[in-house]
Amino acid sequence: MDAGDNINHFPVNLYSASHDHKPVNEMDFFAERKDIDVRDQSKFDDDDNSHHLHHNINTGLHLLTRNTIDDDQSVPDDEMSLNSEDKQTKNKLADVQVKLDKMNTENQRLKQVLNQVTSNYNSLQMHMTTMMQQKQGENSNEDRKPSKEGGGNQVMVPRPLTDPGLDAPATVETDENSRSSSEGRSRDEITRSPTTNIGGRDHREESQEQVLGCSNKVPRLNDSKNDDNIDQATEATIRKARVSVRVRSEAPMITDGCQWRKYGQKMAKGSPFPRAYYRCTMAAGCPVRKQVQRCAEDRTILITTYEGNHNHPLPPAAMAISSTTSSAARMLLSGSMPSSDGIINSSFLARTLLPCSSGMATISASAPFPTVTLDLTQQQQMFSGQNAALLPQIFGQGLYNQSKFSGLHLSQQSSLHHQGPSRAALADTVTALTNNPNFTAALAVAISSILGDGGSHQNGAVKNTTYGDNSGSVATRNGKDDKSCFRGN
DNA sequence: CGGGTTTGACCAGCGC
DNA sequence: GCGCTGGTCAAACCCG
Repeated sequence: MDAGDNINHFPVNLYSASHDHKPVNEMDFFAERKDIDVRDQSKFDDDDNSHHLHHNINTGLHLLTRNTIDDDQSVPDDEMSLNSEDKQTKNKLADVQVKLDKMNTENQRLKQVLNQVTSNYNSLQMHMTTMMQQKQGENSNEDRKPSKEGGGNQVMVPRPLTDPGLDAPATVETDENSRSSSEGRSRDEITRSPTTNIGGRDHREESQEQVLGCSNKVPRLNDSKNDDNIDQATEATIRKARVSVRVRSEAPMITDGCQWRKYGQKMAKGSPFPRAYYRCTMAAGCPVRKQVQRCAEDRTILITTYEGNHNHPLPPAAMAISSTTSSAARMLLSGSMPSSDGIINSSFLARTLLPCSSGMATISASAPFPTVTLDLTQQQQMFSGQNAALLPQIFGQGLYNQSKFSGLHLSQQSSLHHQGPSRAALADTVTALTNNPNFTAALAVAISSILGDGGSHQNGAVKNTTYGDNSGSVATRNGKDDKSCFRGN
């Protein structure tokens, strides 16, 4: 399933701007505006959104006016009442006219919002395309350079988190002698017999990785099978791309709907807190892994990094996560490349696509793997400052709702907080945005992460992990390898 | 007893 | 070549 498919079925919840914070879903919200037919989502799926909206508004007003007149016909027709009713009818018509004017005005504003978003998105795409072309140009130049070892012409991509498939051609070589890389492959290939399935890795996984083109080497661009190789490289990059989510949580791990098994823990450089390694156990051989680590600067921030694509059906809550890596990778591939400092702050992207998310996403191409980082700590603060009790509702209520509506959760609180567009404009903007699978994927992670925040009270599949941040639990370095120096209390 | 966790050890990549 | 670091393995251990 394509990432966009998952995300596009992400349920929608909008919140009323009323002060009672009564939650209303998008359907209800638009139902209030009876003139707008929101049940036909296709009307919001294309670039003619504003046109359809305009049409619906006018149609609704027409019906409203007609109904008003129909109602009037049931009134007794004596002279006095007629005059009175005429006045009432005139008043109603005047009201309708006012409403019409308001709606037309709002419609115009919606159009402007839509146009702005579309324009920004297009410009962003052009920008990314241009940069990607530059990047490809640089890569093709580098690819022609002989390898540092003097071996074959290998094009290296960042070392994958998981090993390449056993049978997959890990290296595309032009020289028979250039085998240093292949020979240097991990002992996993030697020790990982078909019967060795501890940790959920078996030949099925290897086969899957092979099918997915998960070699850690990217074929040369000037290869005769260039297109296929590019596709493989793309797939490999997609598979290796990571999505990192920063959330403020005291819970040892966020609950994301998947089942995880811890397979390792070690100290990471520069952080007093250990990094825990998990792999998905919802299906045998599922290649998805995640790393959980506390932020060195702020121990209340939990950093969860996902990598890989699930090979099995997922519960709704996990759907967003599952599709995020590939979507994130596609987002990266569609425009990311190392900048001068190696980091592209995609606040521009975020601002372009959703004003409320400004500064939330960061795309890093300098990391070993392309990584999309979503910093939700500020969003959490924002919500907690306004109405913390709403948070789980905002992000959680619709997650299991198999509404046919696609889109993303968006809190009216946030729009108010940011003095953003009205809820109508937001709703339209959201609808437009949700048609962008890349963005929705990134946001889906954010949403799912927040949903899972406070996992201590949710049904996390992984039991509480003892973290080094517990007082007195920090073990000392011992042995020749100091990587796993944390013991349970 | 089965499944998950812990943790010392091993390996690969990378920089110097 | 060596040391550092990240990622993973797998035996021992824990727990329901």
